[in-house]
Amino acid sequence: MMKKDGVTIYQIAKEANVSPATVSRVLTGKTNVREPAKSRVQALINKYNFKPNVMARSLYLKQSKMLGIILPDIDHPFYSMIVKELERQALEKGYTCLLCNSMQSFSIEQNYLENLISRQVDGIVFLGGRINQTHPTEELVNGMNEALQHVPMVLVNGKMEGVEAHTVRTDEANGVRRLIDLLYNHGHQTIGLLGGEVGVSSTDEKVSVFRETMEQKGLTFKERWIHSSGYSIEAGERDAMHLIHLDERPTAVLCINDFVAIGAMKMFKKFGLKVPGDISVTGFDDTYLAEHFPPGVTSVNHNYRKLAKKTIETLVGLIHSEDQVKESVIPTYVTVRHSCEEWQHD
Amino acid sequence: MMKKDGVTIYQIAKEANVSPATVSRVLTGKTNVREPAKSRVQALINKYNFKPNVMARSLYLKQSKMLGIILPDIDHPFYSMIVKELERQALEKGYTCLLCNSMQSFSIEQNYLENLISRQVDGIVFLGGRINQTHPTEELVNGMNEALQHVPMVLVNGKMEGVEAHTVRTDEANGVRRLIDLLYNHGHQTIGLLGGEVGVSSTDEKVSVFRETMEQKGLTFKERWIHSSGYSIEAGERDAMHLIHLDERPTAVLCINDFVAIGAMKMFKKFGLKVPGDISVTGFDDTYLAEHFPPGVTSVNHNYRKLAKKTIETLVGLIHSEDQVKESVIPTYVTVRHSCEEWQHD
DNA sequence: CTGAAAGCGCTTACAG
DNA sequence: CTGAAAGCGCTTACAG
Repeated sequence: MMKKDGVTIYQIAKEANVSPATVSRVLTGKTNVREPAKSRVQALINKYNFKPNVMARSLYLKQSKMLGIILPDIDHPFYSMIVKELERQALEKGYTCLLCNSMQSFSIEQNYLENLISRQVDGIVFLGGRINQTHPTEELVNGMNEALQHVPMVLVNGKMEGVEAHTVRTDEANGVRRLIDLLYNHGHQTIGLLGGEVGVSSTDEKVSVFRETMEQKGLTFKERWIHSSGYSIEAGERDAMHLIHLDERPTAVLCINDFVAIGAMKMFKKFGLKVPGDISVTGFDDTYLAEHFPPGVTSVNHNYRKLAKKTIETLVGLIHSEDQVKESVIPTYVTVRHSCEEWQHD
Repeated sequence: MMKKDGVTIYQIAKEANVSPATVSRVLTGKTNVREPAKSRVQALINKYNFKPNVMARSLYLKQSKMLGIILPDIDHPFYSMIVKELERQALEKGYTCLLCNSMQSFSIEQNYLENLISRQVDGIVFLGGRINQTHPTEELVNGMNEALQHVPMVLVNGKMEGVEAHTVRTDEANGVRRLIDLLYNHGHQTIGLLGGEVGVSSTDEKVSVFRETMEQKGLTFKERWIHSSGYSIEAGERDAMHLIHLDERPTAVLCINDFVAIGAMKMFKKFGLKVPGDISVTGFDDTYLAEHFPPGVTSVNHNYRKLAKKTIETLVGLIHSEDQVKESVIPTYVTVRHSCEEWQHD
């Protein structure tokens, strides 16, 4: 079913009165081929619209020029933005990407991991899923280590205890600190943290940095002001609702991502709380939603292009057996919008 | 660089004291292998965590079990939603997907098309880009026809004059009619159409259905109420701005997609026009944004899962050389939200 | 049931 | 510069 026609280098060779090797040479362009023959071959290639079978080539060359990308959900703007940049960078270096949505399932994730290896991808970019488990199961760790025996891999914004993989991550901790700074400078003394999932490292890290920083600044916060029921807009609504029902509320909330921020803002509005008048809100990831959702959400940008560039560079370096730094950190920055403002003390 | 270890069927065979053919047989499971040998081989496979080289297998079998997906921009929720469903359906049938973002460039699109063929994908799903050009260049048409000689292809929500490809499309025309019905029943007599791009079939079709339907219903509309400057949120802002500056405005606008609707609503709001109080707005595609962007946007849903299912079924059917209907139409439906309401005549 | 052989479509040392 | 040969890692008729 691959090629209905099934033209090969051999047909071309025969018709051009040369050897298959010669056809191959004009195809790769690495060795010179003398003129009468060269044009004859080229003409036949055009005539048949011949496309060399890259699998056969890959088999011999032991490189497929394919990269696998494993992620939880392409629907999430955070991932679609990264994927686009990864693909762009990969293409520039001659690689084609296999996209694998694990749909939040560890078993699909594992299947994809093995599938990619069987398909001989030259390297894998791994995002989300198991590499963000604060306490991954042994099975998950083993699956990863087995994969690493077969293929170079770069983990993006994640890591695993007991797995010696290269990682590229954005400085989310600093993002959190900057956000708190910003709110602090706006006069906020009480801040909450909404969204995410306990046991997921990207949440756990943000929470612990949040605690530290609040303490350092001598700001008060209550455990009840930290509430994490997920990453979706609906989660933001739920977590905001929780806050609304407390006797004492913070004057500002950090949200784990832009979706949660949006959900929270919707719920605040529903209960008559103005954002930013009554409560300031920040997001995270700086997706296009942060820009466009009224009143515009202050958010932390991951420097997507830099992140993708470093990721692909590291992976391709590993593919070429070059030494690469074990962990690269990409700076983040805060994009300020209208969802937070000065807090007027009573 | 493919496998650092490079364990093959031959090593396993030697160590298990059987022929490579026998190893292959336990791998594929199609032929029975007698017991002492079978377990020995299986044990070795586990020991080495051996993964058969699918490229080699594909080379012999002449099927790669890979599908290519070509689309303009995965960042757009419309595409990411479709891709997710396509991938799900493909996976169910044992296919892995190669994702190709053309980034709105015809030349990248063409490169990908050829790349996918070289990589021996068993089939291609084509979305957006050239198949939505109302008047594609000859070059674009030829590129498509040449590709079709090599590989089965299904076009989603598009087609090309002079290209005999199978298509699956959603009933966008009916979506437009339903939207107009809805507004009409709400008492709107004057309706505009915002967003899109002249020369792109998905726009051109909507515009012409819009004209027809308005005429049929005896509704007035002015050419100046149709304004198309793109598909982005910014385009929605621009097109709304255009409307705002006219002396006479319609009481409702259809927007080409949810992004445009969002941009338009932002701009209306900025100029003190309430949605839906002063002007009703509808979107298209029913992405999650339509649900969550206040006040909630009435939009047309493409039945994404059905669309993806039919697409993959058709493509896989073609791969198996089965006859398939040339054009499948998936019904659309309107999801009603708060962005349109009764029009109060003065 | 199982092994030896051929073949999938390429590319590259190896000799000329 | 160019051809014959070997090999990439599999799978499946073909004989036993």
